[in-house]
Amino acid sequence: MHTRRLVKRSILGSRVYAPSPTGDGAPLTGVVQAVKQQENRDISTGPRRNVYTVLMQDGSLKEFSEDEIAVGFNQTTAKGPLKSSLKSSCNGRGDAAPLLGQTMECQRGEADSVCHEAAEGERPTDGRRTGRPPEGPERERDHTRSVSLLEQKRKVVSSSIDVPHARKSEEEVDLDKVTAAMVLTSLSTSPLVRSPPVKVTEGLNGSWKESGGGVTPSSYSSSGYWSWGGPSDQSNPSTPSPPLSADSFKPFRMPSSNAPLPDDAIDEQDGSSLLFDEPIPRKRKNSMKVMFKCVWKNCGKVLSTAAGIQRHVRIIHLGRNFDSDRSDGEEDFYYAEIKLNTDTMSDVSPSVLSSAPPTQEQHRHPLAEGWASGSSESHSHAHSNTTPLSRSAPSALYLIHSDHAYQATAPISVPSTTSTSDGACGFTPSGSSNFSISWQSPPVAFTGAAVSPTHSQAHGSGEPPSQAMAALSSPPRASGSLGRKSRGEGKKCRKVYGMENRDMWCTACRWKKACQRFSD
DNA sequence: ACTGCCGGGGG
DNA sequence: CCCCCGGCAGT
Repeated sequence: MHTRRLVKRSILGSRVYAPSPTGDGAPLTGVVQAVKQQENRDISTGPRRNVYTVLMQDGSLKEFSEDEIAVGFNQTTAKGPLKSSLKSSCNGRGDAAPLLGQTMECQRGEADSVCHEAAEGERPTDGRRTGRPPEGPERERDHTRSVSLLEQKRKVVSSSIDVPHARKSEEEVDLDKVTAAMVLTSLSTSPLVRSPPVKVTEGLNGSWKESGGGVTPSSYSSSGYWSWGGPSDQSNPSTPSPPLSADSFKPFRMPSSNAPLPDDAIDEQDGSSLLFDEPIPRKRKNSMKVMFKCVWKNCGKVLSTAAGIQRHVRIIHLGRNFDSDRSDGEEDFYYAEIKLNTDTMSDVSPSVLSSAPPTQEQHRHPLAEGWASGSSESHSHAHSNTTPLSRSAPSALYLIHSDHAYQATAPISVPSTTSTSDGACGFTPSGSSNFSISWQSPPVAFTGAAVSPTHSQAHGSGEPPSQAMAALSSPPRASGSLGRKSRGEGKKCRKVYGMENRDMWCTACRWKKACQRFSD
């Protein structure tokens, strides 16, 4: 739902060029602080005129009409984010048009005049605006409020907007594309338009957010957005089995979405952030590397393109004809999109979301090496730290982002070694969410897809990932445990020495207290 | 059923 | 404090 993001981001905060007051021809740059709209109640008489309050370089505030200023663009950064965002929205299917159309629809009200430049002309009429009842009147007053107020207001409005599904004409779409691109570009360079301050100590975490995640303020938990979390997903009677077509399950993925676009598939993470004021500081798109990982059991293939992974799945796992271009969408079930934060990759403990055993390829993959270069911090972390706390800790560095809501995953750290005297490969899984990854020399904290192909194997099911994943993607378990520590996974004195050598136990163990010797 | 360990009790 | 154990909860 990029639409929502766009709604949130407006011209406010954008850098603009304004004519020099001294008339020497050198344009000044400034940042848009507010937009006023000249009253023009009769829609049919023409477009509205906007007046922008611009904070100039020298700190002064000036007002300019839309004719006087030009939106500034940052050529170097513009393409990256835009491109990636478009890519993820259309999921490689090249069906971006409708989305862009909507995009325009939504942002037009916020920043329409700025778009004129790109659109080369005035909009025919604003008749289409009628789809957004509450906004019009509201916007007509008090435009001089602070930016943050405007932002907040906008958020309220945007979350209730009923985004129309109607498609536009080809022409319009083209215009919209251009305009949307420009707006996105300008937005990407505007520092002031960050999400308003939120008190939450967000963690980012991938899982919940990221996938859905992330841990977002709980006040929204009743919105139904989280309803996907349960494996049951009662809201959707027709829970699809993997072979279902991709399109048919999308609505299921976003139960609360009022505009289930066919293409919103991938970025539900963003969707959540837009819908719910997700506090996580948004990372620049260009700092995120998107990879696609095959989640078929015993296959951890990672490819850099959706098309590639789709082909991989289709050919290798689904046994489809090699040259059959047709995709029935089934592949979608067997791969997940992974976002690697290349910014922090090097200095934070590495995380891996999907726990499939690595393939040769993964070993060789530069990114995989990045994960492997764990810090000592991740090392200590690796010691079966699976307390609820650690689950929600912001340790996820790389967000997995599945195409399917039910694949959304909670981060889980997986121990790769233990402190026992066992050999380097000595860790043996003692819990269902743990498994040995001894194949990799440096310890790695796994976060995300809790279900490994090996794991699903244990269930004796030939069916790859989906259902197991669904089971693990439930919201954080209720803290009804009254602070009870989650059960340690490591070896304890009892296990190590046995009942017969009880005198060798640490005192805590003898007293039935939390083990100190093998504490996790 | 097994196991980790919290809470609580006895000395 | 040391020591023990009932009982809960995760596996």
